[in-house]
Amino acid sequence: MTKPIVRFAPSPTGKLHVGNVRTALINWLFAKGQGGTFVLRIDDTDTERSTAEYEQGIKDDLTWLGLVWGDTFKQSERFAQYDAAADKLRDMGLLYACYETADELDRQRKLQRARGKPPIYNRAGLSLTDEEKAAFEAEGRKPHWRFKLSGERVVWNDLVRGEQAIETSSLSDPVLIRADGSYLYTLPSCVDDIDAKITHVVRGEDHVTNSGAQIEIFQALGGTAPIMAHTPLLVGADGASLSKRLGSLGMGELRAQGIEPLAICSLLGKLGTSDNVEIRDSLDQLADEFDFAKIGRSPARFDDADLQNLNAALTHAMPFDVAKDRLAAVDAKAADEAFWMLVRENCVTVEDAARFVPVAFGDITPLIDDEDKDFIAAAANLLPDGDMTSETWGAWTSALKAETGRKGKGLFMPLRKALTGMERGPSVGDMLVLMGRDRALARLAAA
RNA sequence: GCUCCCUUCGUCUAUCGGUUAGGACGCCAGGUUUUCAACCUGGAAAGAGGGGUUCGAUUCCCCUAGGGAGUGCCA
Repeated sequence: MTKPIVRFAPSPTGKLHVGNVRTALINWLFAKGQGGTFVLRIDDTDTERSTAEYEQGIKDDLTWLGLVWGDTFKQSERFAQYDAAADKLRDMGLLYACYETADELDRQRKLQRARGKPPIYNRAGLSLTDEEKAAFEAEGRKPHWRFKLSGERVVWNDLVRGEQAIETSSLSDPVLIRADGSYLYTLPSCVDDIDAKITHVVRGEDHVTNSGAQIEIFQALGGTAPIMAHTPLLVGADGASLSKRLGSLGMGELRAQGIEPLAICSLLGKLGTSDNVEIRDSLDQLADEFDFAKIGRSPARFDDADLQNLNAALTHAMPFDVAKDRLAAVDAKAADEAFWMLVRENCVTVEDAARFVPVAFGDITPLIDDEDKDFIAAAANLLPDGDMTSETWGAWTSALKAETGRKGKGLFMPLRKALTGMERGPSVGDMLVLMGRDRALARLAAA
């Protein structure tokens, strides 16, 4: 197999969300696994809605995720090529002018639908005489341009859907150029794919009918259509479309929550596949394991809770040198190896460690129930003198047990609550060493 | 409305006519840590419904139901 060249083609009209990222990731993993190239194409033909900020945001998100691209370009810099392709299609009689307004087309569709017929364009533009066209122009109408579909059955072997067939007779001829002269994405995408020698188009299954039309455009332009792969879309945890939750699932939000890129990639790279969804060591490992054959054909549910669990698993095993800078950013005192190794297994994110900083190095409000007051007072009296060491806890609690007769949870939970102000957290004995005798005594004295 | 795709534990899935229907995540329980978490072990948990075909259907066919997508001068 020759080295694949794939592309991820976002529009800079919004932020990257999990659905986008999954498509980007799958492209990236496939290219990486095959030693190919991942191209980032910015689909900014819509100059009205595209912004430099969104473009930069997309690049920042991809970089953060580790999805580095081998090449990148913008469609807005290639209008000359699109014009040439359009001319070629016009010369071939495959691109024809239409003069209906958007309202008129809308009415036609509603009428067809009302009669139980599929809303397909009637190709009126195809039979317009020069006089009729001139009359429209005289009215001040500008034409939009449609590609003439063959009416044949387009077939391809989809890498995830298998043999795929689209009856182009059941499709409207796609509009390639708007009345204002601007391009829709359909033609530029084909032109770019040909020029960039894209070997595989990998995208969501919402594009399958587009692919049917685009394959004919590829052929009309004298190229061969790339190999196609259409992945099922992601749906929300409730089984409904993911779109309504997109706002809260942007990469920016996830990043702000402290979610690790590898947690996101592990989930999105495995969800909907026959591999187990669990944390992988690296993107390279995900790439090694990637195979289109493992991707199922039904929509997979994206659940934020799964992401949290994966992130927790990653955090629990994270070495100090990996977490160090992030800890320092949260709190200078948190960037302490002994502290991190102690608290990490109680953290879902690195930033969670901040919760335990006051316990070890600052002030907390002890939790002491009324019925435990005498017990805590006794504990204060028995707290060994001198430095708190790894031996202290065992000696202290043994003495307390002998003195009070308490054991198990009844012995330890009141101490945990008094010393840390929490019912859950790292090993209290180890935390005792970090907090030191003075803090411990002060907290116990609150009884 | 019309077209296409899909339907196995709660979730992601394995099974390519004959299996005690397997695994993972989650959940529950036990163990361990003289405490929580983590960790280890164990457990509960599934073929949407109805017709066929067949000696035999989760597996093949049809219908119904449910879900997803498309049906744009969006991408």
